[in-house]
Amino acid sequence: MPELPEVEVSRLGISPHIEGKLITQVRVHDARLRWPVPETVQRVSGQRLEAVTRRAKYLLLKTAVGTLLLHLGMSGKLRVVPNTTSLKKHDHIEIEFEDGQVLRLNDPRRFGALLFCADDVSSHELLARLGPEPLTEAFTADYLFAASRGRKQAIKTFIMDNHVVVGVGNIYANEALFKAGINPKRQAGQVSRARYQKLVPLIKQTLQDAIAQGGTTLRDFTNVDGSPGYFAQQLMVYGRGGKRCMVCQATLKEIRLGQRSTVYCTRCQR
DNA sequence: AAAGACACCTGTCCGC
DNA sequence: TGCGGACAGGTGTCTT
Repeated sequence: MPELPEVEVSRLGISPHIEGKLITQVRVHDARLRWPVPETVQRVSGQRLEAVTRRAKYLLLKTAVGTLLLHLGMSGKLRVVPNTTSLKKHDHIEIEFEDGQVLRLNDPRRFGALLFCADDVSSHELLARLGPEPLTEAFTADYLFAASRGRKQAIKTFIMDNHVVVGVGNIYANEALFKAGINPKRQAGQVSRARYQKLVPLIKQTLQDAIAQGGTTLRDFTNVDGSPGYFAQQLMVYGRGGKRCMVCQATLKEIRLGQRSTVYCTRCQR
């Protein structure tokens, strides 16, 4: 479900309801996520939620005693509801606040995660080696060009590598490469500086547009308030294999790169 | 070190 | 209508 825009939309959706509030209880209904939810998550009970931030696709819920790391995996969804709302299938976690509102994590496929970190969260093993945030000034064409030198992997898998840059998932990698006119199979190390100068702003723009549209709704993604995201209407290639290119009318090609479905226009993308 | 395959799950959709 | 198989937004881990 979530790429960076969907995670950010989720963050923006939940934070006004829970930031600054006292956590009264953490209820673990089903600890079977990507890793078993540890007992240490209980340490935030009685703590004030100081901030809800994001690093890559991890949501960070900060308290004075430590930080919860929350990942949505492929199918995780967050909602804030009154504690009288009945539980649904695959509701794994509830974090209850002083005003009776509850943050619920629902995750059918269980690739999501909830962990607790008592120390500096940025040096947590899951976060320490991540690349820059795509929407910050640290992510530049010069950086990406330099990082790509000598790399033989396809540019699509390269920009989806979290050690290179975080938050570019399968949808937006397909979309950004289409807009930049770059063939996703092209070796990262043989893409010119000029083309990275085109690509990097398009990655940023694609992600920002998707956030502004409330994310991409495919299948079942909805935002925290239950509304869908509208970015799906703007997808140029993702999910459109075999259909016409919206620019040149050629038939879009669908292949697999790194076991991920990859759609591109053989005429527009070289 | 880098690149690729695999694993972890459930739900949905498609073809027969 | 049922059944098998393929596929789905991610990413840590293992194997080449």
